[in-house]
Amino acid sequence: MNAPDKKPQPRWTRRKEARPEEIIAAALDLFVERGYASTRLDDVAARAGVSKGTLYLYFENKEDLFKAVVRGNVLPVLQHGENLVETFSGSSADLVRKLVRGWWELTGSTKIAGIPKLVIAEAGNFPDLAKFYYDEVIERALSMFREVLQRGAAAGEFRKVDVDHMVHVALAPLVMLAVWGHSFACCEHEKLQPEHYLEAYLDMLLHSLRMPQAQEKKHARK
Amino acid sequence: MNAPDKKPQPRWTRRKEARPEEIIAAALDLFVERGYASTRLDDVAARAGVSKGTLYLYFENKEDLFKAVVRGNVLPVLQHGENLVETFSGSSADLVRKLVRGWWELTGSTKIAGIPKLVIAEAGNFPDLAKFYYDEVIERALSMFREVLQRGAAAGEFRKVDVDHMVHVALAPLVMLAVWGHSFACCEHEKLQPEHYLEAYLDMLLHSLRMPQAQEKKHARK
Amino acid sequence: MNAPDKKPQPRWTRRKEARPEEIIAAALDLFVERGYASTRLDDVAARAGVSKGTLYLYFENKEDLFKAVVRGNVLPVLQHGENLVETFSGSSADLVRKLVRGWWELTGSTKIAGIPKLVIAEAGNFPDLAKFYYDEVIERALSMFREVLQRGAAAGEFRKVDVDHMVHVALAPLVMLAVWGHSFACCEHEKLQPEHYLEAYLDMLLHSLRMPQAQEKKHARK
Amino acid sequence: MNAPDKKPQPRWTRRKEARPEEIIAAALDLFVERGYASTRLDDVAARAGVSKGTLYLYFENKEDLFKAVVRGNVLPVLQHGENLVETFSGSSADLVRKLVRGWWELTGSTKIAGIPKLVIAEAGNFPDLAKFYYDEVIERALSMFREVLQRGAAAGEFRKVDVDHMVHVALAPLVMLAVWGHSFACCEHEKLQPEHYLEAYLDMLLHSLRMPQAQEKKHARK
DNA sequence: TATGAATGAGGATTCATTCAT
DNA sequence: TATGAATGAATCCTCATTCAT
Repeated sequence: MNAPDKKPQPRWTRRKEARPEEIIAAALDLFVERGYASTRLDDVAARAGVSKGTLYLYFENKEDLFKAVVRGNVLPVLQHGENLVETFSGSSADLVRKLVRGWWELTGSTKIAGIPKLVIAEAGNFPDLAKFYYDEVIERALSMFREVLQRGAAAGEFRKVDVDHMVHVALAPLVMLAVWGHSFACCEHEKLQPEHYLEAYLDMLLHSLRMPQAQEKKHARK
Repeated sequence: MNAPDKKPQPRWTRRKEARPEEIIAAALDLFVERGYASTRLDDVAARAGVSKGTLYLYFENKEDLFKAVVRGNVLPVLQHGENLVETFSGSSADLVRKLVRGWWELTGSTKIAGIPKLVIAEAGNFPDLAKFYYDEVIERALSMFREVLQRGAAAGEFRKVDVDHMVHVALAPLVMLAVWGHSFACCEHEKLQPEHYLEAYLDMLLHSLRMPQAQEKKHARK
Repeated sequence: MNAPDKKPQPRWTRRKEARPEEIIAAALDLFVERGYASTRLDDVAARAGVSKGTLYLYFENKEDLFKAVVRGNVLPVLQHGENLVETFSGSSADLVRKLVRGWWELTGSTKIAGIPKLVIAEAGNFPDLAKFYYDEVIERALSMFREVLQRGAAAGEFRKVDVDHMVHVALAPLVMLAVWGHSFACCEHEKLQPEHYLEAYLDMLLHSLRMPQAQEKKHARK
Repeated sequence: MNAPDKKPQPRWTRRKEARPEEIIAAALDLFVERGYASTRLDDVAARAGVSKGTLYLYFENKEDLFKAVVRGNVLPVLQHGENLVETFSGSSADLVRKLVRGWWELTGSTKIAGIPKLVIAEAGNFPDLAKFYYDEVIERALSMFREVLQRGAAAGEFRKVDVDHMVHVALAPLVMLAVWGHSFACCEHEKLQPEHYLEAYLDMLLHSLRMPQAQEKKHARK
């Protein structure tokens, strides 16, 4: 239908394949800012620079867009961590430190950190989204951490613990840090400093895991 | 169709004093189940066994009811913990254990545990509610834990840590447990067992805090 | 349940026959202040110092109360004027002056002056009230003025005019003065001064009615 | 029941520019008929042939629509009169006659005549609308008449009067005529005949204003 | 593909009215 | 007679969704 010979040489073609990403980016902003229910598609369209009708060319409905926002911003995060775990050759404590600080830089300090709050808030209304997030994010993050714990234990660096439950406990402060930034951060009299929080977290976690008598053995650095 | 000889039975019976509590209880159920935006006042009224108009005899509007639900279910919880901290005479590790298990019994395992998720989810929409929750709940809980850490450190039982940040870290797994039960719990293949989770948590926390060389002194007096 | 023998001799019995008047007085205030639709019976009851239910002991419903307010405050006004017309023995111009000034003192400057606006505003919604007001107030007022005009013409003091239409015209400025005070009065930069307005009105009216060549003949004063 | 083969016929046809006017026209009808509070937006929409939601594309809310009705129907009226005053070259009495009859034809006899009643009725509830009407309509109308009286006095045709108050008095019968048609007109046994009313009005007004000894000078130049 | 005017179901809120006490 | 808690119909307004262009 579009005349194939129209526009002889557009200097740049309107990147129509970029549209969904632009919409998702706009929607991420607004969902994170206002929550699912309070975000109007009018505003999403306006921020994406398209008309409201255009949203429906790419997404079935609001719910579908919401899910795309979550799915689209969540998966890239994990790969990085999983690669690190697989290839890291230093001590397990260093691996933990590197994972945590990497997460903070890549995700925790960005607006993507708003997604856990979103998913938590809407888990009841969108069970399949929660399921997706659980399977694709939480499970994988837990597995990754589980592996790290086992790696440390196998090397005699970490003590033996109830790994299955400990990974939940160990991840909780990270999730809470992300959630905090989008809930109570603005209520604080003295702002929580994420870097110090993470130091305290690593301090607690590694103290807790280290073999009672052991000093952290410096492995051969990578 | 309506049985004509049915007992006319009064359209309402007067129970003025009980009403607000009944309404708040019904609203707690529904807000926890569905979230703020998805809860219809019609349903709250129906579950409370009153008419829609009756809600407005006791609450200004939906927001006011929401706040009453939070306020009414949250404050009683803390007093118990604060009393315990003040009067406990055993070791600080035991105090931590007692606090954590007490919290679980009184709150974590009840539907009141749904409130943190609610408040987190709606913090952006109701900043003053978030402020209230921060000031009246979070601050007090942090202070309580701060005191416990200092008590343990003063007694030589706990090592010195960055208390201000550590309390945040230390509370996070408890909050997450409550949140978990109202978000991802239903997605799990194998259910998280709260009791084991709490054991792992206490294990981690106390391992982390205990002086490296110290044995836990039983019944150290303050 | 209330002890029936309580209050052996009330020093004064609660004047229950005064109730309807108190309610009507309260309702007049509020209807005049806010209009019919915006007046809540809650407020009427509160101002009358009774409960909402009590209103329904004396009045069928809101409409009935409204009508009682109008009827109860409107009839006493006319009798005074009609008596004056019947018994006045001075010049017709003086009679006009006396009627107009009397009206202003007894009605125009009181809150009863709010009633014409009320009736006008609600005439469409309460046709039978409008009918009542037309029959009992407007018709009688027109007749009264008609009689004055005829009296003046019969005495050679006023010129002959289309009396039936002229009375409408002649009364309009008085009605408007009453209406003005409850509509645009509060918008004015410089307040309309009713006394001057009435002087101008009488000036116009009497100039217009006086026989072209005639000086106002001073009749025998009463 | 719905003919299955009926032409699907578009749910709406696009007429963006016409819509606001159509809605305002429908709203004028209903507001004049029933008053502000008794007019349901459902009905306005139905009469305008649009859906309820469409109203909100063009007007913020009911109040905004109400104001648009008043503003949109009232301003054009005045311009005509002001032009006439500025350009008329006949006697001032003729100018008055022309103004009054022009007003009747253009406004008084149309449904726009319902607006004064509306504004009067709702002045208390919408003070800023009353202010607008006072500033944009009443003030201008008073100024216009003031100028006419001064024009006549300057030409020796009208006697000197308290102009500021007289203009209020002089306009009152016209306003009342408009109000009458939307309040008591339907209660009358014998209908008031506007043309005769206006004759009586002009008769009274001009008799009152004319210099006692003066004949009306035909075509006196200003 | 893209638009944006139009839709209408859905829900919060109000308040006249009722009636057991 | 008097109360006031309870009712529920009525209505404004929102916003996700549709579809002719």
